[in-house]
Amino acid sequence: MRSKTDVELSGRTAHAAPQARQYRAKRDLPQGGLRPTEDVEEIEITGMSPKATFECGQCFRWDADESGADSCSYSGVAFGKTARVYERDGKVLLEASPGDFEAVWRDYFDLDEDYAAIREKVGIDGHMRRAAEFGAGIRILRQDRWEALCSFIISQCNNIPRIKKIISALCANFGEEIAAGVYSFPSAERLAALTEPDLAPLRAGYRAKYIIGAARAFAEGRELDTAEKLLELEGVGKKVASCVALFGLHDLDAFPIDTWVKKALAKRFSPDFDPKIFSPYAGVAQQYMFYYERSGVLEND
DNA sequence: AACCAGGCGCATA
DNA sequence: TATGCGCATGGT
Repeated sequence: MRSKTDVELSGRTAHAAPQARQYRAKRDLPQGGLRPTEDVEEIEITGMSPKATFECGQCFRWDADESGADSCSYSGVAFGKTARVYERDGKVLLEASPGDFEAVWRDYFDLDEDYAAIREKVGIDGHMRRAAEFGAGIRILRQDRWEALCSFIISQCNNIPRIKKIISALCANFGEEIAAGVYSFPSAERLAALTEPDLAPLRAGYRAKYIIGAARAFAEGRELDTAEKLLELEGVGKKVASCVALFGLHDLDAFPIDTWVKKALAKRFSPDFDPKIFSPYAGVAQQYMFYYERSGVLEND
């Protein structure tokens, strides 16, 4: 079975194998900035599309950079670190502080998983093969458990631009400034010390109560390492719990059913279709379905 | 200007 | 088990 330990900054479960050499350090940029922390290293990563990975709805803290209309460059924050991922000369490059790759990003981007093999397994019919092909560059990010829980509580009955806006305000108000104008995701402990009115500036509506409640449960050390346990939190139902399982616990078999996936299931599969057919990668299949359905390339209705 | 968004909790049948 | 409603807010 899967490890229940948190993914945090260190030990990955060692299915590390052959394709572990998907990356290589390239260079350091010239220093001369004001701070030594402006040194960065560039690392090539393969089998990953920034657009697909950051826009398939699994995360809310990566944004396309302005520069050059379609430069396909994203900047984001995770585990208190910043990075930029972009394409150049047909390669995907990760730009981050030296040391952060091994400490954070290698694990975060799930670089040891063989997604080509997973796509093969979930391509059970024409539609799924097309969906998997369309989302081929998606990697399921190993996100922080608390961040995933809090983020998907906010996501309920909300649209993605506003979800990002609320989370951004949450970080700016209660996170730590880790770089100029860049904030970490606030810890559960920090939010646990707040009360509902403190969250008013976020404009999170009825979700504020759920955020505080979840923060307190998490900070108190309640066991929240399965979807079943997460379900006991107020404001966490099946959908949010399975999103947290998939993105925060890296349970690749969790299958969140939202409006888009519900639509896909109704329109493109037989009434008695059981997503368990995708096991143990139902969650990855779900992401392909979601990203494909939401993309707009499926004209028909 | 309605309609609805990666829902949930609760009431009712 | 299944459906319906209110909930806060604002994007499209």
